Amino acid sequence: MLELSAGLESAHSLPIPFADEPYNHLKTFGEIMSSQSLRRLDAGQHLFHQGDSDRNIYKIESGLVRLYRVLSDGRRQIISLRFAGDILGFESAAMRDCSAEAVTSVRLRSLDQTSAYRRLRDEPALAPELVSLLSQELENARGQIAVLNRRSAIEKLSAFILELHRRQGESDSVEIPLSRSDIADFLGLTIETVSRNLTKLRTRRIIQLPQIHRLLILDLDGLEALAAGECENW
Amino acid sequence: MLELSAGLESAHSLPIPFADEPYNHLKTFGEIMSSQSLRRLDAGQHLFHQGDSDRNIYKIESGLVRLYRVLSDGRRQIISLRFAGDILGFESAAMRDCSAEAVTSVRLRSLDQTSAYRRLRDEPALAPELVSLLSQELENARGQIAVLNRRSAIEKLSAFILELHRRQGESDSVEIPLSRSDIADFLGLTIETVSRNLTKLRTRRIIQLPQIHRLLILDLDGLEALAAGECENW
DNA sequence: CGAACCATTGACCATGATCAATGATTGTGG
DNA sequence: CCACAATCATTGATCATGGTCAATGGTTCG
Repeated sequence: MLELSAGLESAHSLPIPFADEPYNHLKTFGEIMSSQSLRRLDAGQHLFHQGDSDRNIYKIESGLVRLYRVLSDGRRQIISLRFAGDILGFESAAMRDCSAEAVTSVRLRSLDQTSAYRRLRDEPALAPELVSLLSQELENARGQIAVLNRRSAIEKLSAFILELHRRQGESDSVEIPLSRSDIADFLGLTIETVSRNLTKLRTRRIIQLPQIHRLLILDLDGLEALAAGECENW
Repeated sequence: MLELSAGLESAHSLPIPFADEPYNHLKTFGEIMSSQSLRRLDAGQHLFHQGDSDRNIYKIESGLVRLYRVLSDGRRQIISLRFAGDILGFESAAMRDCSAEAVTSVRLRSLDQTSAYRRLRDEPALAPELVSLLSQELENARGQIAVLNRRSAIEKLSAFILELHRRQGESDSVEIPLSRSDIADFLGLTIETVSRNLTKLRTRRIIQLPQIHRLLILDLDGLEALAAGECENW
């Protein structure tokens, strides 16, 4: 089994049964993941690095994780942001194709793929959920491709804010747990362009920026129009 | 798919979760697909459309398929190109998140997902291959994200040519089964920029263009240097 | 042969990158 | 607790890349 931090949470986690035992009490992967012991990472710590042979599946209980690649010229491309509730790392490959790093402090659970496959063998009905998890990541990546290409900075940024808004329960007050540099590397822009366009949104009364990592949406419709590229005269 | 995949080729190998079990007698997913009946599509015909509830898995025996989305402003983004030998459409979702269209005439086989899952229930050992197939599409999409962002037109185009080169068995003569418009929509450029940069490659003696859909690589090293962004003075 | 479509080339322009300076925020040691 | 350094964010000036508009050339197919 894994060497996970033996916090008080692990006292509540289920013992790992023998492979031949039935798992009737655990019907979904989500439940199986939730029964694993909790681990804690500080901001900046890595779950795994690009090229690692790490074979774990992770479920984020709280916090934010970025998946990124470093290009040959040294620039960083953030491939995906993973929020609380997301599962990541299910892809089967000899090596990790990107690095995973905690953006904020993160609580997560992990399960090694071998155990996952063993459970799948015993409970084939889990397969559709497994496929669904990977499909969601694929859909996520494809959406990112569509956003990155041929969209203006203001469209990218508006769409990004709306995504944060959505993932934080539609509250008008949106927390931005990322630095400007993270946003830039995610959207394929520079920090200057991110900053300039945030200012633009601010002066047009679309948003307010009470704190650097906190944002207030003043005009949701306007923001959505911008994200959809419906505003020409900007 | 394009750029970083070179160092991650081995990442596509199948995991072997139960090393103690005899694996050899088990059918692979590829074999199951190959036993399905052959279908033929002309260029321009669709396998499925974005929004369809189609639930088939496809294996391309010959030809080229493009997966694309149409953005809200009407522009097309090609998400992925699928070549002979590739399997596609495994993602589980209520609706297709993109359209799949034959670029050339295509021979393919299909299998509905329900049958696939039934197959998987009988042979749970197929699961790793299934996961691997989806993982490859995910890796592909992530590579595309890395290429699209913050790379110059000449880098994108060089990487694209090298990818075609690689997928066609490293021959110096590369067939380009796509129109300039397809290349543009795939790389996130305009047809004019594609054309101009092809001309640039031609005048610098990196390639020749004997026919519109045929290309000859004269200087492979130079092309690779360009794809890696190692040339400043262009 | 002409029509339709695709590709190439040119002129011009807009968006966002780069370079540079200043402000704001955070962290550290005296 | 303050002072200083370091990091991060904002703003400005300039420039280059690639998009847009437009004209021409080439290919294919009836």
